[in-house]
Amino acid sequence: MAGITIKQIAEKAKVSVGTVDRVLHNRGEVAEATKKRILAIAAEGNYKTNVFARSLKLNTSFKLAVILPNDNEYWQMQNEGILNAAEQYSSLGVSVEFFTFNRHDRNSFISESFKAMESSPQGIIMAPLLHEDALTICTNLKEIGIPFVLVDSNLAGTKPLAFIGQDSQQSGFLAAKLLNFGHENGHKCMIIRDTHFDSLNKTLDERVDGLKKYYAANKFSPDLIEEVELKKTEGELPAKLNVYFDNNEPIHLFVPNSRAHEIAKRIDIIGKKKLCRILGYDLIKENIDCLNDGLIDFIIHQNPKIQGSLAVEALYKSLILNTDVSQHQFMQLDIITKENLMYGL
Amino acid sequence: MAGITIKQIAEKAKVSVGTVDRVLHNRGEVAEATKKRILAIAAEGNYKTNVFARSLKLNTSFKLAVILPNDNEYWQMQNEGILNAAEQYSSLGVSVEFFTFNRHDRNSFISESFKAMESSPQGIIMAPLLHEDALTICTNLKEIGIPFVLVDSNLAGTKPLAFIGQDSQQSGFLAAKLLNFGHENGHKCMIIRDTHFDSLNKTLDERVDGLKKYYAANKFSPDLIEEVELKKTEGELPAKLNVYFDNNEPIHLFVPNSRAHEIAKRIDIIGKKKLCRILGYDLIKENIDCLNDGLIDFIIHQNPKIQGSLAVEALYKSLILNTDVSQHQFMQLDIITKENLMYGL
DNA sequence: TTTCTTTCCGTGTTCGATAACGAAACAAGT
DNA sequence: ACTTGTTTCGTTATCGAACACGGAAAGAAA
Repeated sequence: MAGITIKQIAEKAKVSVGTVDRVLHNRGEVAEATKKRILAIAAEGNYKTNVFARSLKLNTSFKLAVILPNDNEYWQMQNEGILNAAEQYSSLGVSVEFFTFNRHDRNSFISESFKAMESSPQGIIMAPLLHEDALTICTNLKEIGIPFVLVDSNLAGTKPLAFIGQDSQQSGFLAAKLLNFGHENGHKCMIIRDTHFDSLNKTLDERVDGLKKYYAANKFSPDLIEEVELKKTEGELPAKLNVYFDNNEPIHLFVPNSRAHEIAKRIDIIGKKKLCRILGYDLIKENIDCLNDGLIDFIIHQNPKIQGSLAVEALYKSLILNTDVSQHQFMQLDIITKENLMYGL
Repeated sequence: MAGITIKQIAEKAKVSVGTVDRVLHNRGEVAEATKKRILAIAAEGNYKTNVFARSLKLNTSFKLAVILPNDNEYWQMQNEGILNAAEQYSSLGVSVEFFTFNRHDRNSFISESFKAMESSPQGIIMAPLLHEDALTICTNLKEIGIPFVLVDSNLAGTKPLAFIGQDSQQSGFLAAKLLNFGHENGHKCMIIRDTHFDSLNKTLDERVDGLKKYYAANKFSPDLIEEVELKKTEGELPAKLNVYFDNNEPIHLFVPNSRAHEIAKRIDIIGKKKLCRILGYDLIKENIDCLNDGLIDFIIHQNPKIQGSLAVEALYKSLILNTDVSQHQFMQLDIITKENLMYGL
């Protein structure tokens, strides 16, 4: 049942374990005839290398470098998810080092990436938010042979060990469905953006695209969709929005980043929540509070713990267990409401 | 960084590894003074037992017995999820054996359980659908010291290593929310049951309870809720339902088991889908098709792969890594619509 | 003092894989 | 015959933990 060991192979083939080992590792210095004999016996006995013995001997310690931003709770959760997963594997020799970059500063990303590479880790987990720079880093990684996993958004043209993230466009499509549930001919929808803060974030564009695609697919009038800029001024709402509220016209709000709570709270203050459905992203604390208070209707979420697990697991599988990993791992589009909130983490 | 080893502890404490080992395993025969000294050094050096060495020496092979039904696609997915997870750990010596029982036959459950126990596995995964019988089995398992994980539904009074499943009542609560989304004063809702087939299934009752609780919590009239029995006759709809349809009255349908597709298809045939929202459970193939065709609006789901992983992982952690596992692991209440269907598995 | 228990602790082997090191056998060149 | 090189293979120590076994030391009983 369990598979033959090297020593048993050696006995059967009447050679020493050294010879068997040389054959199994293609280290040469073995006569062709005995090599064949050994391989045959190994195959017949269903030889599998004993991970425990191997790892013990090699005294493996796997250092993973994590290159992520950490400038809001969303990314903090991602970081924690990875740390969490890594700790699970700590007894198997896995450790992580975080290289946190500022996503509004290319130099920061580049320098952190190089720091990560110089620490010569066995694997890298990276969020390629700055596409062009990430691209050069990734080709670099390919050359020096460090496997890397991309999280959150993918990078066409690179061949990561795995990509783990959401289908952003589909998430926007889903958002449109939820906002328009029960409205056969579509409903007025306002997209709230923050182009300054999110200037480089391709993911948000994809989400918005998805929403628009839903309207198109259902033959809703494109005029139903408007985009407005979130005012930075504390508590103030976009002017266009106030026009609707002043006329008591119902309207739905789509906030493609994690800051739906800001809008929701402002609307609550002026008592206009009844007029709108609000959908946002990411189950951060402020959004959770708003869900609980009924100020936000839906949050689309991806479980950062699972994402972290998958990322670490992908590297673990590849590095320690030496097995294949699937290259595209799309995270579930979690729909979170007040009612399933408590089990969403 | 990596923890101290036994040998290093021995050197520091000026004793032999044997003594250190006796201390760490509480095997006695060590003077109190040296014991304290050793423990102090171990703690200071952050000693962690090397899983590789430990497992190598103990030459552990972990056989897990799985006691589940397999009479529909839902359970099939559960079985697959567990098999899948077990295969992940196969290189660590984990193997599984399935003991499939017929959930309408107590003797089948009992005999399979005994077969499982007689195979003397290191751990057991069980769905305690037949509560009373499962209870006696579990107390039995406690006595002979085989750790067990319960999936799907819990069993009060037993102390499983872990329970992994959904909060059924909360899922009904969530269902009510989704069905009534946009209806401020609540909406007519029909609960479709199949008391013959589901006679023993406590989970379904809890789901229905949850739905009713939502109506109560929102001060909706309890008269809005009705229960009907699903006609076994092919294609026929419950009479009460037809009354509503004949009058073109809108009504929502709550199907607490995995057979929402049956109802949905019958309603589609008579062309009355526009009159109702339909919510069901479990992402089995027929339900997936109905979601895709717009015949079902929502499916509440739990990821069977994740559930399988968690179950196997709980045993793995406890048996191999020797770490603690959390006793209640509630699965997420996944809301599945046509739009996030593709990433729900 | 001798003998016998306890109490305490060290030694040595084992698990399976890995790889450095060196031994044996043989051919070829001087 | 003697050196040198090449190919092929065996020996052995090592990783860290687990545990059986035996032995030393200290005290108790004779």
